[in-house]
Amino acid sequence: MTTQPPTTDTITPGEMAERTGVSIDTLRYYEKEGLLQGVGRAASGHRRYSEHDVLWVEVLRCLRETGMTMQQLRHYFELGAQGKHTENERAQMLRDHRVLVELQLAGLHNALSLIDHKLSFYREDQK
Amino acid sequence: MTTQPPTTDTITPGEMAERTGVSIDTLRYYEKEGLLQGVGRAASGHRRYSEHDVLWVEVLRCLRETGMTMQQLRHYFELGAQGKHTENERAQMLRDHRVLVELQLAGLHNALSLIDHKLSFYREDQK
DNA sequence: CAATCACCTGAAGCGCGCTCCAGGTCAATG
DNA sequence: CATTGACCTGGAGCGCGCTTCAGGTGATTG
Repeated sequence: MTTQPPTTDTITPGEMAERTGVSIDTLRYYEKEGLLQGVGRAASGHRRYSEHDVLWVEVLRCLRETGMTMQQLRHYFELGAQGKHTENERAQMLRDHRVLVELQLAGLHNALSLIDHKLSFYREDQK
Repeated sequence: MTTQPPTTDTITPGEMAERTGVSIDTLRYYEKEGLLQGVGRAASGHRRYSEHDVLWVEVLRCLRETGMTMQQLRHYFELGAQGKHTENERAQMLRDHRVLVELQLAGLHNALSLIDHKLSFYREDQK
C-alpha cells in the first residue's frame, strides 16, 4: 500500500472553470491561499484537476457564497487534511456557519416581505 | 397648504445609530452619497433626524443587507423624490431586486442542505 | 516555421462600502 | 473657567476577494 494519490488528475483549468463556475484566476488564487492543495500537473507544467477537486471546489463555492471567509475555509481545509481527530472541530465550524446562514435566511425573508409590502402599495396606487 | 416639512427633527445622531443599527459614520456617509437628504440641524449645527428618517434608514439597511448597491439605492431614492410619476420605475426596481433575493434564498437553502448533509456524516462517524 | 492558444508566474491594482483620523465647535458640568 | 462629551468636516485608509497585467513556456495547427 503506497501513498500513491489517485491518478485521475485529468481535468484542465479551462474545463474546471467551466464545470465549477469558478474562474481560472480564482482557482489559482484559492490554491495560493491554501484552500486547494496537491493539484496535479501535466508534463507541460499546466494544472490538472481531479474529480475530487471538482467536488471540493463546489463545496468551497457554496460556503463562500454564503459568507464563510477565506480564512475559515482555509482552516476547515487544513483540519480535514490533518485527519479524523479533527472531526469535532470541523463539525463545530459547520454548525457555527449554519447559524449564520439561518440569520441570513431570516434577513432575506424580512426583505422579501418589505419588498412585497411596498409593491402592494404601488399596485394600489396604480389605478 | 405650505411646503412646510414635518418639524419633527428631534433625533440625535447617537440615538439614530442606536435605533437603526447603522453607525454615525455610516449615516453621514449615506447622506454624503445622496441616500439621505434634508436631514435637519440643531442650532449647534448638529444633525437632527426625524421619525421618517428612521423608517427610511431601516429600509436602506434592509435593501443593502440583501445586496442592493449604493448606486441603485441612490437611484431609488431620487425617483421617490421626483414624485408619483416614477412609481412604475420604482416598482420595477423592487421587482428586479426581489428576483435577486429569491436567488440568494435558493443559494442559502442549497448551502443549508450541504451543511446538514456533511454534518450527518460527522454524526455517523462520531461513534 | 510562424502563429495561435491555453496556460504559467509573481506582483500590482481594483471596487465596494464603509471606517477612522485630525483638528475643530458647541453646550453642559463641577 | 477648564473639562468633558457629543458632534462637526474633509479626506485618507482599510479589508476582502478577487482580477488584471507583464512577460514567458510548450504543444498544436496551417
